[in-house]
Amino acid sequence: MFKVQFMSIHARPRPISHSCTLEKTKYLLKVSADTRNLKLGKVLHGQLIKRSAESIEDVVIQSNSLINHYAKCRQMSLACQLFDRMLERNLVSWSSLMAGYLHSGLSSEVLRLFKTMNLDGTLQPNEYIFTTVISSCSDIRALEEGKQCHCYVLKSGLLSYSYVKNALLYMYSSCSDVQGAFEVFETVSGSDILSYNSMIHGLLEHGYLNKALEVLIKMVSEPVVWDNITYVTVINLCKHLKDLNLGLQIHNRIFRTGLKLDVFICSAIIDMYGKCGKIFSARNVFDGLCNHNVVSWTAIMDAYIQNGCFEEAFNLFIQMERKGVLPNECTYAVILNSCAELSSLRHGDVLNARIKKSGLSDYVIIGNALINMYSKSGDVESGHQVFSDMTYRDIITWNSMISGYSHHGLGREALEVFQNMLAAEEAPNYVTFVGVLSACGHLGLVDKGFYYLNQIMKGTGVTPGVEHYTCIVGLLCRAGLLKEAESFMRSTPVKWDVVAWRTLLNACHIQGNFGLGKKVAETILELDPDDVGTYILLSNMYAKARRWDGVAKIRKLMRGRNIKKEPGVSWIEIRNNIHVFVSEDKKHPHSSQIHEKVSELLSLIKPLGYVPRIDTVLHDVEDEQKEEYLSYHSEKLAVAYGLMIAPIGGPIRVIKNLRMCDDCHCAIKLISMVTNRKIIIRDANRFHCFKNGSCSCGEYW
DNA sequence: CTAGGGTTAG
Repeated sequence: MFKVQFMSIHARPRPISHSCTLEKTKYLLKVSADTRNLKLGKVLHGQLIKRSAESIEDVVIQSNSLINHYAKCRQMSLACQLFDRMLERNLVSWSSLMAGYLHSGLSSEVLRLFKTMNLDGTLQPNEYIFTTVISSCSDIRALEEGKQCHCYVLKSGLLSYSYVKNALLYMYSSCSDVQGAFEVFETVSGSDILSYNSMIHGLLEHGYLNKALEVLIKMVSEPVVWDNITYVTVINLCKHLKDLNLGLQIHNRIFRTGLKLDVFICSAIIDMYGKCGKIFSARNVFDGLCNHNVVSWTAIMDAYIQNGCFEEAFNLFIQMERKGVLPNECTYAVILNSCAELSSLRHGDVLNARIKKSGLSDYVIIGNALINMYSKSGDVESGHQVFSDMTYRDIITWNSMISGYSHHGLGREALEVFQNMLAAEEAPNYVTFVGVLSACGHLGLVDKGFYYLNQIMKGTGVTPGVEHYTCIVGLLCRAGLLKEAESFMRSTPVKWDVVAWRTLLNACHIQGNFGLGKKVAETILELDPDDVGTYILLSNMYAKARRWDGVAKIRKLMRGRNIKKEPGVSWIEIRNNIHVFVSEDKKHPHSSQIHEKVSELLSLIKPLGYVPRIDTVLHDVEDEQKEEYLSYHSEKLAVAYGLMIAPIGGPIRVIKNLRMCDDCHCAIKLISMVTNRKIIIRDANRFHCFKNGSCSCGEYW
């Protein structure tokens, strides 16, 4: 009440009555510091100058109060001036100034001050000084200096202060020294809730999920009271573990303890439910929160996107803007992801323009999201443009560019980016090598692939996993070395999955190795007796070998297990609309014209050598009808529609949910030639860029 | 008169 009265009466600088004692001034300076009220502090400062202090000690305390005030108000030059003019300083003078620098983002200045103070030698650092200095080390990731502080702390016996212990723990964890953090955590007695929060958060951040879970279990057995931050951290752990059960238990615990949900906790819960596939639970939490901020909006959008509801995410984006909440860099990254999933180049371009206008382009996550969006929308060149323009890059940037090029079959470009990455001294990781090895596959560079696997990967300390070995299988297959691929699989001690075996099976199909294919298919069906892809490939293989009895057998098997081929769906974005085509469906308003267009295109390419692959049609119908079924494949419909109404001359971009079939691949190659158009198709596996009668995949996919 | 931990992206 006193504060309010004072501020309303003395809003502008003027002498304060003598009844305002020194004690009161000191108290008010603390208030002005804590409320960041620069003006009030300046008034008090003026007051103090006019008054002579009783003792040297009083002068020091007054100056400290002022330094603290200016430091809290981020007026570091004023704070520093006062500090420099002091004839005598105590530990509070130093620590107030240091804390100011730390919070103003000038941590290196804190370390410099600490050195100066130690050189002087008259003052021994106390727990306050260490807490601030160690926090500064965390801030600028100065592990070496942090370790030195640790030694110093051990000598001075100040580790018993929880502030110091937790600062050290946090320092090790932010400097990625999880071992060091764990040592502090376990060897120093007395863990409070902050120790647990920092420890779990640190382990989580560096991917030690099981270790984090262990600490959580230990924390549950201790009589510590959880706070809001504990809940945020633990919910995050559930998200990373994808452990919905644990998440539900934590959510329950919040209800039981009657904790007030803040926007931090809600955002974390929304995110956790979203990543665990519980979109309705996520929505409930979102709706129950009254003070939404940009983070909670972004979390709910992402939850929808994670669950394939892209349109709802776009709607939420519009709603958020209507409420006057400005999107930030994460919001754009999330929405760009949605564009990437849909291959919505047009929406992505519009967003990019808005990002440029709002000045968010320099965020690494924005650049990364744009590279991803452009690559997945079939415009890897624009992705590379973004990449080139980026001032700061991280591991995700490099990986996105490498795998972007790789998916487009541009192996040479992918490897070039990888070389530049090494030259830029960015350490490659697990994901990097998946892109690199698949690039070798596209180029058919068998020796180079093995060189990367055996030499470069070992050199960088990345342990190869099944994804890398699968790339090697693909590489051998592509080079026609099926036997070698098979023996590689049988001799490499790794848990091969269906994806790996299907790579080999697909090669058997493409290269007509019926015997091996049958064997491989058996292996896959032992792993997963319902693998649709295998049945389809197997049936296609029988058809290719003209073994109609085999085709019939497979169909019977599929019927018996009630396995249905997922319908092929393709879509194309024209202007602002997305047009969806499902194989054999005639629901599109222009259905008959589109079918006419397909027939027209097919009759144009037949003289050029197109022969309908009726042998691959699974239906029990006459040949003529089989040909008709082929012409109703969703990608043919989408391409035809694109040629009918998309802007003349530009590329046609189509997205398909499954892999392209042989027949469509063959037909669209020739269509690209007769229409003189670039046709880019993103299928479940990769991109096919058709131009002048050939495809970027080099006839192998 | 001085000190610590959290949410949305890949």
